This record gives sequence, C-alpha cells and structure tokens, in this order.
Amino acid sequence: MRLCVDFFRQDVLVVARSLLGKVLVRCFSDGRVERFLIVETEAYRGEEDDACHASKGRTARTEVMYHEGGVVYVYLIYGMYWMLNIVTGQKDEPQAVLIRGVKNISGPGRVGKVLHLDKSFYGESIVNSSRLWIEDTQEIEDGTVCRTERIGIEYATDEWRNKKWRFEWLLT
DNA sequence: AGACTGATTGGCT
DNA sequence: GCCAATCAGTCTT
Repeated sequence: MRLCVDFFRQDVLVVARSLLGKVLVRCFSDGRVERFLIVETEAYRGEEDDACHASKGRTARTEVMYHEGGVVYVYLIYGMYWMLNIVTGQKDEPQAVLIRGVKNISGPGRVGKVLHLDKSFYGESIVNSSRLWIEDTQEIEDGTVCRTERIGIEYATDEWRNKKWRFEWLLT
C-alpha cells in the first residue's frame, strides 16, 4: 500500500520516525523495480533550525521545502552525492526528512547513487510518481529505534546540533 | 566574475 | 585520524 499525502503532511519528526521500516520503491527507466528498506533518517525542521537549509531563507534551491508535504527535495553535496529528502508538513512550513540509510546501503550518498538520483527528481511527487514512491509495510516497535544527534552539521549552533533528530532502526 | 562552502565517501597514513 | 574528489548555490567584489 502506497503512502499518501496525509502521511507526509504530518510533522517532520513524526514522519522521520514513521519512515523506519517502510519500503522505498524505485522503478527504473528500463522497467526494473527495486525495493529498499528504510533504516535511517534525519529530520530538518523550519527556518529556525540552523542546520536546515531553509534557515538560509527561501531560494531556488530550498523552494520545494516550502511546499506541502509529499514531494522530493534533492540536492548535490560535495560535488558528487545526491541527497534524497522527502518534504513534510504543511504549506509554507519548510521541513524535510533526509533518507540517510536503507538496508545494506549505508550513508545518504550511497542511497542517492543506488537509486540513480539526479536533479530531475527535484520537486517530484512521492505520492504520484511512477518511478519513486514509498510503501506502508509495517509499524516497528519504539524499543528498536535509536535516536541520536544529526550527522555532519558541526556548523550549527549547540541548540540545534544537540537535538536528537536522527532516527536509526536497530535491526535483529 | 570570483571565492567559499558543504546534511559524504573511500582510500591512505 | 586525515584528506582529496568535485560542483551548484550563495555570498562577496
């Protein structure tokens, strides 16, 4: 069952936690379909969160984060890695979940690589897309979820850097 | 028009 | 633990 817009309209912290255990589905241009179990996510929440790209304001790059939840935000980092984010929340409420890891593929850069992401995914609807969507498969138990500080945001102030907005599903 | 930066990764010391 | 690879976005001149 494909996740619909009501799921992505929830607050980013709820969505980031709830995406653990869900399945990311990618249908490639040659018709091949691959499925990836989501095991690690991070939440970025609002202009006040100085680790969030939206803290720098509304620009061509961050524009899609201001849309209603349910669209894809991709961007190139370090000149070589496409980061996959899902926009969440209400319109004009810039939030997104970074998909940091799927089963057997650790690290957001490798996620983007295995999914063959590129700029053309910017703004794509994860609710309607025929090449990328998420399926509601199961609810996992809170006891199997680890929360830590977000990775790679050393530039942020303590208040935001210390928030435990990284969610990891501890398998087995 | 030019400089600097970064939600990373893999390889080497 | 350290560092290069590599480039769009953003800010400065």
